[in-house]
Amino acid sequence: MPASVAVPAHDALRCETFTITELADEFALTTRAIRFYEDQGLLAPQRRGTRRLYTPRERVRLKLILRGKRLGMSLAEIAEILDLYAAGKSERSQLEKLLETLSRRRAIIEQQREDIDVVLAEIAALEKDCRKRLKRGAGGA
DNA sequence: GTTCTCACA
DNA sequence: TGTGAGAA
Repeated sequence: MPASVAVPAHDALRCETFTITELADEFALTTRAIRFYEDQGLLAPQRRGTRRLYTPRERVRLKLILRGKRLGMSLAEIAEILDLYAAGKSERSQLEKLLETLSRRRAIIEQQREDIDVVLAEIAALEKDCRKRLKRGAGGA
Protein backbone atom coordinates (compact mmCIF):
# COMPACT_ATOMS: atom_id res chain seq x y z
CA MET A 1 0.00 0.00 0.00
CA PRO A 2 1.58 3.27 -1.13
CA ALA A 3 2.20 5.99 1.37
CA SER A 4 -0.36 8.26 -0.24
CA VAL A 5 -3.05 6.68 1.89
CA ALA A 6 -1.26 6.20 5.18
CA VAL A 7 2.35 6.64 6.14
CA PRO A 8 3.56 4.09 8.68
CA ALA A 9 6.33 5.41 10.88
CA HIS A 10 8.98 3.17 9.35
CA ASP A 11 8.12 4.43 5.90
CA ALA A 12 8.47 8.01 7.01
CA LEU A 13 12.09 7.32 7.86
CA ARG A 14 13.06 5.49 4.72
CA CYS A 15 13.26 7.38 1.48
CA GLU A 16 10.06 5.98 0.08
CA THR A 17 10.14 4.18 -3.20
CA PHE A 18 7.69 2.00 -5.04
CA THR A 19 8.02 -1.23 -6.91
CA ILE A 20 6.51 -1.65 -10.34
CA THR A 21 3.81 -3.92 -8.94
CA GLU A 22 2.88 -1.42 -6.26
CA LEU A 23 2.35 1.26 -8.88
CA ALA A 24 0.56 -1.17 -11.17
CA ASP A 25 -1.83 -2.11 -8.38
CA GLU A 26 -2.37 1.46 -7.27
CA PHE A 27 -3.23 2.76 -10.72
CA ALA A 28 -4.88 -0.38 -12.07
CA LEU A 29 -2.25 -0.81 -14.75
CA THR A 30 -0.27 -3.85 -15.83
CA THR A 31 3.44 -3.89 -15.16
CA ARG A 32 3.81 -4.33 -18.90
CA ALA A 33 2.09 -1.01 -19.51
CA ILE A 34 4.37 0.78 -17.03
CA ARG A 35 7.45 -0.66 -18.73
CA PHE A 36 5.99 0.36 -22.06
CA TYR A 37 5.74 3.98 -20.85
CA GLU A 38 9.38 3.75 -19.86
CA ASP A 39 10.29 2.45 -23.31
CA GLN A 40 8.49 5.43 -24.78
CA GLY A 41 10.58 7.73 -22.61
CA LEU A 42 7.86 8.83 -20.22
CA LEU A 43 9.38 7.28 -17.13
CA ALA A 44 12.95 6.74 -16.00
CA PRO A 45 12.93 4.82 -12.72
CA GLN A 46 16.07 4.19 -10.74
CA ARG A 47 17.37 0.65 -10.48
CA ARG A 48 18.27 -1.54 -7.59
CA GLY A 49 20.24 -4.06 -9.54
CA THR A 50 17.99 -4.73 -12.50
CA ARG A 51 14.80 -4.07 -10.55
CA ARG A 52 13.01 -0.81 -11.11
CA LEU A 53 12.60 1.55 -8.16
CA TYR A 54 10.11 4.37 -8.47
CA THR A 55 10.50 7.53 -6.42
CA PRO A 56 7.52 9.68 -5.45
CA ARG A 57 8.58 11.92 -8.29
CA GLU A 58 8.20 9.09 -10.80
CA ARG A 59 4.86 8.30 -9.23
CA VAL A 60 3.74 11.87 -9.87
CA ARG A 61 4.85 11.53 -13.47
CA LEU A 62 2.78 8.39 -13.79
CA LYS A 63 -0.22 10.25 -12.43
CA LEU A 64 0.32 12.96 -15.03
CA ILE A 65 0.60 10.33 -17.77
CA LEU A 66 -2.75 8.91 -16.75
CA ARG A 67 -4.33 12.33 -16.68
CA GLY A 68 -3.05 12.96 -20.20
CA LYS A 69 -4.50 9.67 -21.34
CA ARG A 70 -7.89 10.57 -19.90
CA LEU A 71 -7.76 13.70 -22.01
CA GLY A 72 -7.02 11.61 -25.06
CA MET A 73 -3.47 12.84 -25.46
CA SER A 74 -0.97 10.62 -27.24
CA LEU A 75 1.99 9.33 -25.27
CA ALA A 76 4.20 11.53 -27.42
CA GLU A 77 2.19 14.61 -26.46
CA ILE A 78 2.30 13.61 -22.82
CA ALA A 79 6.05 13.12 -23.08
CA GLU A 80 6.54 16.66 -24.36
CA ILE A 81 4.86 18.18 -21.35
CA LEU A 82 6.57 15.79 -18.98
CA ASP A 83 9.93 16.78 -20.41
CA LEU A 84 9.26 20.43 -19.66
CA TYR A 85 8.24 19.41 -16.17
CA ALA A 86 11.37 17.36 -15.61
CA ALA A 87 13.65 20.00 -17.08
CA GLY A 88 12.34 22.36 -14.43
CA LYS A 89 11.05 24.66 -17.11
CA SER A 90 8.81 27.51 -16.13
CA GLU A 91 5.27 26.63 -15.29
CA ARG A 92 4.36 29.10 -18.00
CA SER A 93 5.98 27.03 -20.76
CA GLN A 94 4.32 23.90 -19.44
CA LEU A 95 0.95 25.56 -19.42
CA GLU A 96 1.45 26.91 -22.90
CA LYS A 97 2.38 23.47 -24.18
CA LEU A 98 -0.62 22.00 -22.44
CA LEU A 99 -2.94 24.60 -23.96
CA GLU A 100 -1.50 23.83 -27.35
CA THR A 101 -2.16 20.12 -26.93
CA LEU A 102 -5.65 20.66 -25.54
CA SER A 103 -6.44 22.87 -28.49
CA ARG A 104 -5.52 20.14 -30.94
CA ARG A 105 -7.49 17.66 -28.91
CA ARG A 106 -10.54 19.91 -28.84
CA ALA A 107 -10.45 20.28 -32.62
CA ILE A 108 -10.45 16.51 -33.06
CA ILE A 109 -13.29 15.95 -30.61
CA GLU A 110 -15.41 18.69 -32.15
CA GLN A 111 -14.87 17.24 -35.60
CA GLN A 112 -15.96 13.86 -34.29
CA ARG A 113 -19.09 15.43 -32.85
CA GLU A 114 -19.86 16.93 -36.24
CA ASP A 115 -19.36 13.57 -37.92
CA ILE A 116 -21.65 11.94 -35.38
CA ASP A 117 -24.34 14.57 -35.98
CA VAL A 118 -24.21 13.88 -39.70
CA VAL A 119 -24.67 10.15 -39.15
CA LEU A 120 -27.49 10.74 -36.65
CA ALA A 121 -29.26 12.89 -39.23
CA GLU A 122 -28.93 10.14 -41.81
CA ILE A 123 -30.31 7.62 -39.36
CA ALA A 124 -33.25 9.85 -38.51
CA ALA A 125 -34.04 10.38 -42.19
CA LEU A 126 -33.90 6.67 -42.92
CA GLU A 127 -36.08 5.85 -39.94
CA LYS A 128 -38.61 8.38 -41.10
CA ASP A 129 -38.67 6.88 -44.56
CA CYS A 130 -39.08 3.38 -43.21
CA ARG A 131 -42.04 4.40 -41.05
CA LYS A 132 -43.66 6.19 -43.95
CA ARG A 133 -43.42 3.13 -46.15
CA LEU A 134 -44.74 0.89 -43.39
CA LYS A 135 -47.76 3.14 -42.97
CA ARG A 136 -48.36 3.36 -46.71
CA GLY A 137 -48.44 -0.39 -47.00
CA ALA A 138 -50.43 -0.77 -43.78
CA GLY A 139 -53.48 -2.77 -44.88
CA GLY A 140 -52.16 -4.01 -48.17
CA ALA A 141 -50.60 -7.31 -49.11
C1' DG B 1 8.28 -11.97 -8.67
C1' DT B 2 11.00 -9.34 -12.27
C1' DT B 3 13.86 -8.79 -16.40
C1' DC B 4 14.22 -8.65 -21.59
C1' DT B 5 12.93 -9.67 -26.40
C1' DC B 6 10.04 -10.98 -30.27
C1' DA B 7 5.76 -11.31 -32.23
C1' DC B 8 1.13 -9.55 -32.86
C1' DA B 9 -3.21 -6.57 -33.20
C1' DT C 1 -1.02 1.54 -27.44
C1' DG C 2 -0.37 -1.84 -25.61
C1' DT C 3 -0.58 -7.56 -24.74
C1' DG C 4 1.15 -12.54 -24.78
C1' DA C 5 4.66 -15.86 -24.53
C1' DG C 6 9.15 -17.69 -23.58
C1' DA C 7 13.54 -17.76 -21.29
C1' DA C 8 16.60 -16.30 -17.77
